[in-house]
Amino acid sequence: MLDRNFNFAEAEGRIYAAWEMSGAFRPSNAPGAEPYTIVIPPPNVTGSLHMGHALNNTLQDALIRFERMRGKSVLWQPGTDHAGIATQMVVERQLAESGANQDRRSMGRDAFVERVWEWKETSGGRILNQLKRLGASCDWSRERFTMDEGLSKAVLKVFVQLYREGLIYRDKRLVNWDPKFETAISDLEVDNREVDGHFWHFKYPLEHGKTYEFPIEHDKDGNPTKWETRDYISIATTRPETMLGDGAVAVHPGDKRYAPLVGKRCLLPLAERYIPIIADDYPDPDFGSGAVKITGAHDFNDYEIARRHDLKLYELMDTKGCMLDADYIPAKYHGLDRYEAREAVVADIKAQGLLIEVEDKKITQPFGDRSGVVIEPMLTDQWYVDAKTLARPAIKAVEEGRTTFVPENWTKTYYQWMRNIQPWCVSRQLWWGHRIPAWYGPDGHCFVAETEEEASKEAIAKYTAEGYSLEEINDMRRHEHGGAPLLVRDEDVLDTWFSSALWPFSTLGWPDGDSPLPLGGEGQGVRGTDGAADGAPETIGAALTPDPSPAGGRGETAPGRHSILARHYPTSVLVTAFDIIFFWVARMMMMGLHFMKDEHGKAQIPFKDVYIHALVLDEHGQKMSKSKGNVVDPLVLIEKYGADALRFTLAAQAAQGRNIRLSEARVEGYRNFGTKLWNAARFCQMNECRPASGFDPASAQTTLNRWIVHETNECASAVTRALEAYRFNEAAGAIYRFIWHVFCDWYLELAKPALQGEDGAEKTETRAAAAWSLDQILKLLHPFMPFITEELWGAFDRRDSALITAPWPQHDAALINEAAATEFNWTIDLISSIRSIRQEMNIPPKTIAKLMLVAGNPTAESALLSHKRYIERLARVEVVVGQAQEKGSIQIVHRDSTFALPLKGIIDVAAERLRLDKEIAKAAEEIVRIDKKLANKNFIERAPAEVVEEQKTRRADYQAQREKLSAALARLEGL
RNA sequence: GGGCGCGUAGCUCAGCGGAAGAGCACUACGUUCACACCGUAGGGGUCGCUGGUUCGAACCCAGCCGCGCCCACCA
Repeated sequence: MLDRNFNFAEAEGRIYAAWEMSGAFRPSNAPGAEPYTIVIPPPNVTGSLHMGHALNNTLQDALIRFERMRGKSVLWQPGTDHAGIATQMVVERQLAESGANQDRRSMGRDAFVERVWEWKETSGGRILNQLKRLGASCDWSRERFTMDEGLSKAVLKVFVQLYREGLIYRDKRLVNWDPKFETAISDLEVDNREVDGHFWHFKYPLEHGKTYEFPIEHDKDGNPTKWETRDYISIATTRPETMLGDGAVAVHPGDKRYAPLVGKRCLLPLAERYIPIIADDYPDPDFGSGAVKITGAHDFNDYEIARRHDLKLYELMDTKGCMLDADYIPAKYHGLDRYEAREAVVADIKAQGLLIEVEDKKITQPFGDRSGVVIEPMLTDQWYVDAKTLARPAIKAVEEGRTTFVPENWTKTYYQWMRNIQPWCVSRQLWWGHRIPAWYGPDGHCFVAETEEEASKEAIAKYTAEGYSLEEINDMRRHEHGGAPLLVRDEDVLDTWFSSALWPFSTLGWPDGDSPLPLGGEGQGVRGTDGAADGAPETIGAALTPDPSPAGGRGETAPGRHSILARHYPTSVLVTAFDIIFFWVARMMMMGLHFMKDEHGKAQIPFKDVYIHALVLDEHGQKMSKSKGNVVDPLVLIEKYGADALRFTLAAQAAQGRNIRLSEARVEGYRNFGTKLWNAARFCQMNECRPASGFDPASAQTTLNRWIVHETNECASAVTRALEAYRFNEAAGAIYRFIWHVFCDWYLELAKPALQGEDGAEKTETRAAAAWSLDQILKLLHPFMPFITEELWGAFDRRDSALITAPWPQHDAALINEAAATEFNWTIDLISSIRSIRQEMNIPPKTIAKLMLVAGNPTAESALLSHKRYIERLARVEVVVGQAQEKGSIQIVHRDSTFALPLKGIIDVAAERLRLDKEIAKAAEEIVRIDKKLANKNFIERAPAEVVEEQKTRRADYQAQREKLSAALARLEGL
């Protein structure tokens, strides 16, 4: 016998372990089973579960469980991301806190990286255990890490190939530099925020004391009316310290005010350099003074202008954002931090009388998304991916509908970004990550190869070809590098997202192939040991050569047909939040299409669908953040209400295109829902409703059972359709309503007479039908509430399989039974009407009233009689046939019949009269409304016939109702 | 400056061309043998505003008014 409540705290761990042990999380590879694949968005190894993860993984798990039950061979590929900056930060902070007086630099690169690995092994990946708490049914036997051996190999291969194809290159240009982490970052990692700032207006004196007339007043047509004589040009800046690196002052070529100055020079104060005044389209004559100082080495716009005009670039800062000891910078600023330099510059300009004014101004400033410090554009050598070229097929694949975004409007966002994509800076000046496979020779020549040996070979070949002898090459090693190797490896590592971009195929075994599939379908989770019988490495898709190797070459069939990679790539759907479309989705599209080919050599998309879900906000619609203190910890909710309740809450609110506001009250409500189901099951158990093998739902005998079979089948259909369309909220809503308001509120109540009555065919069938329906319920709810459903599934009977792998209830046409549905709805509505009127008329619940048919037809009478038990029990009445109408009756008009509850002395006749009047008025009102419609010629002519017909029927119904109500009123008056 | 989305019952939100819905909250009643984490019944909305399209608009279109978010180089 079940307890009164589900003890989720006890059950969740036990059930999860049983699932995992059973091998249910691994692909079944059953014969003929279609593969279904999701790769998890890999959480950072440093991560811990937040609400966004909880939602993301709840939805993935719902899909995975749904498809697994539908018999597909399901793979949910898990793993974690090494998260370059984040992880390096964590370990550096640990070092600082350890008090060992050690930092990354004093340790040295190898020791530090070793230390990070240690951290990863002991403390990393905690989030994966938290995902298990949520019930995520990933195939943990396949867990991967972006820096494990296989994935690192994929990274090397991709980098080298792209380099050889000219799609990765090294370039010196302006990048976003993070002075805190002392690394370059990509455009996407820059957060542009509006902050309070200042706008400083400076005078740059003209060379040789030259003067010009500058208009200071204008008439209404914009013609100057007053001039002043100036010996300077006015510029404005939000970053005064950068003036030390100015290479020019630019004005618009059409700006008449400055025309006499173009080609002349002005003095750059403090630096005491003369710089040209040039004409360029960039300055907006209407903004500020119309003249712009050009700091080519520290501003993206200025850089473009400097290049156009071949201006000298003055680099001002070191990697920490401190002023360099350069000879073009006055010595007094050397070594100052950029903000100290700013103050000094402003003070000095002011001292020279060159400060015109300081304006308060909102300015947009770039911040590093992880460091939070202001980003400095810096001129450095970095590695870039030619994203523009790679984006082309990625755009096309979406245009052709090979990959679909759900909801569809995200395609627009995707296009917008992809069509304006910039070169992707992939090098990072960090230590934790995939080190770039590039080596430099003594002459600075760059050799890119997967291994140092290969690079070395290339180097020797190159230098040999240039006429160096082997001895001389060895000399290069000995002398020019003091005995160091000939080649020096690039110090940089790759952007974390570089390896993430390969995730959908690198995790599945690319480039080496993967453990082959187990043969046959017996025994879930039995991993095959063989398959690539010849032991040749399997090369799926494109290798270095873009062409597919022609069949009949080395292998007879396309290589690797039976590998996980061949079966599970392209993946079925990617489930993620929109904030990661650019970082990740777009890049997976680019890399997947470039590297993965099918057996015909056609580029393969990484996933068929991209489901973009909402953000989880707090109950007031605020983004959750530590600083706001409004973070809701999913684990706390799981502890308190169980994983099922949290999952259901998230799924039920996951409507497309809207954010989720999470409130604890709602989680509590769905916990209650679980308890409701639990008690319904408990009731079934008490009444010995066990799954009966002999029960065929299609041939149930009693109307009640035929009705619940029909309704269950309809619910299965609704849940299935909703899940297929990623309408999680609809699926959750459908099963919720069915369980609570159909199965519990009506079916179980209606089944009580049979279940609690005498033994016999009806009781036997009802037990079986209830058990059958409950089984369907458990299955349909399983994707959302896996724990409680599995527990109940196991509580009933010996089962062939655990619920997690039980077959999904397919909609079955043989179970449709409209007649039973119609008949029962009649009864349910009658019961509802009686209840409603009883309450309205204040009939005490204990009163058992008589119920008789006053006016009706034989059908109504027979229905009344055949459903007598149900009506009597639920409406608390006694059905009486053939008794004369009594005085002081309440009358109920239901469909085409009128019933009466003779309650002389209990009811207030005046109140009853009032009630009937009100109902008559309501019917009359509806009739008027419909008449208006029907009187409209245009409606009759233009509306579809069935709509017109429907309105006529409605009118007739109201008409009949009104007549019956009037008759009832007359009877009331007459008696 | 572009782009996306949202304004429907007190709250959180479904619905998106043919009778205004759910959950929570609220009110009344209820010790009926599954469940008070419950049951029964009920109150509550000119679907942001203004126009337009349509026989018909919460739903489609346009314009406003509020509120979010994303992207963008005005020094």
